[in-house]
Amino acid sequence: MSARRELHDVADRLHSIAIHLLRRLRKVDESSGLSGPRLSAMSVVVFGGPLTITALAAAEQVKTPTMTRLVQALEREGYLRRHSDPLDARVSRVEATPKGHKVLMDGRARRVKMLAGLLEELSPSEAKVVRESVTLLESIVAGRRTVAPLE
Amino acid sequence: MSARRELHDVADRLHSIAIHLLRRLRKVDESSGLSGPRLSAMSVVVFGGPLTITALAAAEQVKTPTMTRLVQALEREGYLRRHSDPLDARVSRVEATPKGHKVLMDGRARRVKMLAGLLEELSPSEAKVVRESVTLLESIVAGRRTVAPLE
DNA sequence: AGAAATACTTAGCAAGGCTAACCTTTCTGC
DNA sequence: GCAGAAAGGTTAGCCTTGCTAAGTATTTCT
Repeated sequence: MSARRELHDVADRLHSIAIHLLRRLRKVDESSGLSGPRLSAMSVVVFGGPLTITALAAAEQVKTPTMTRLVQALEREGYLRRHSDPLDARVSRVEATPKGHKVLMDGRARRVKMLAGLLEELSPSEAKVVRESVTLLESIVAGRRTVAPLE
Repeated sequence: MSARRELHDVADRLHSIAIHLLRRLRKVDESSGLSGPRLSAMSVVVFGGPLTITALAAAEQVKTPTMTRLVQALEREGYLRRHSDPLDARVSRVEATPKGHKVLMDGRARRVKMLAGLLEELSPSEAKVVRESVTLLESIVAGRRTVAPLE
């Protein structure tokens, strides 16, 4: 098999893995009581500190009206709260409440637990291979390298 | 770091990778002209042969009314067609048209190309590590290997 | 001071998820 | 062989989450 063809094959299978993985994760997320978009937004707020609606929308790759509504819902349910910026009355900063912090951590723990359960099926040497490749994948997927060809 | 802790760490990062990967894939899918749910349903129809609405709904893990609507839209746009079963007048079998087949294959090629583009950044030895781990991940994530890849 | 830019909200639309309720058709048990 | 249950689909109607367009309030720039 040519190197070119081999790459294509790996990409194909990686694609399949990602899809199956995400399906499983979605199922786990359901038990948190928060929808995907809400959980995801909460995650940014919890780990990204207090931030504005606009910044949050950008981080989540949605438009501001969408984020306004998400934040309103999450605020209504007590997962986060807002306080206006004393220096700029236009912006409102969003921050997680203890309840919001907890729901996110619990959900995250569930997801990680599920994945860890799957990884437990590997032998120590296999686990080592996966660990190494995770580092590599991390760098190319999350990294700021040039985005896809896609013409 | 304990083996237990290490496992947790890898799971956590794998989770993050899956999310980032999904986001990128969604972007690529947009250019096919079909939304995620429609593309996904098309994939099942193309690879799973003619099948009923109920079976399709089950494969896609949605309820039948949802699938009815998706199929109606896809039929309206010429990506698939239905013909009633001569043996059971209740069911209607769904099948991809050539146009539907093509749009799916093109979309699939785009996704794989995007992933392959990312993987190209790896050195040959790194690629080898990833390739090996893909095989491992595949076996633990996909579980039953009966269903077609790429749903 | 007045114009432009920024931060956010409101209003209204579409897609895609759901449940409940409804046909039709098929199967089952008597 | 027929009444009623079960199964396959559809329709109706609700909710969430995306979007754009348009509006308000505040800040910044000239």
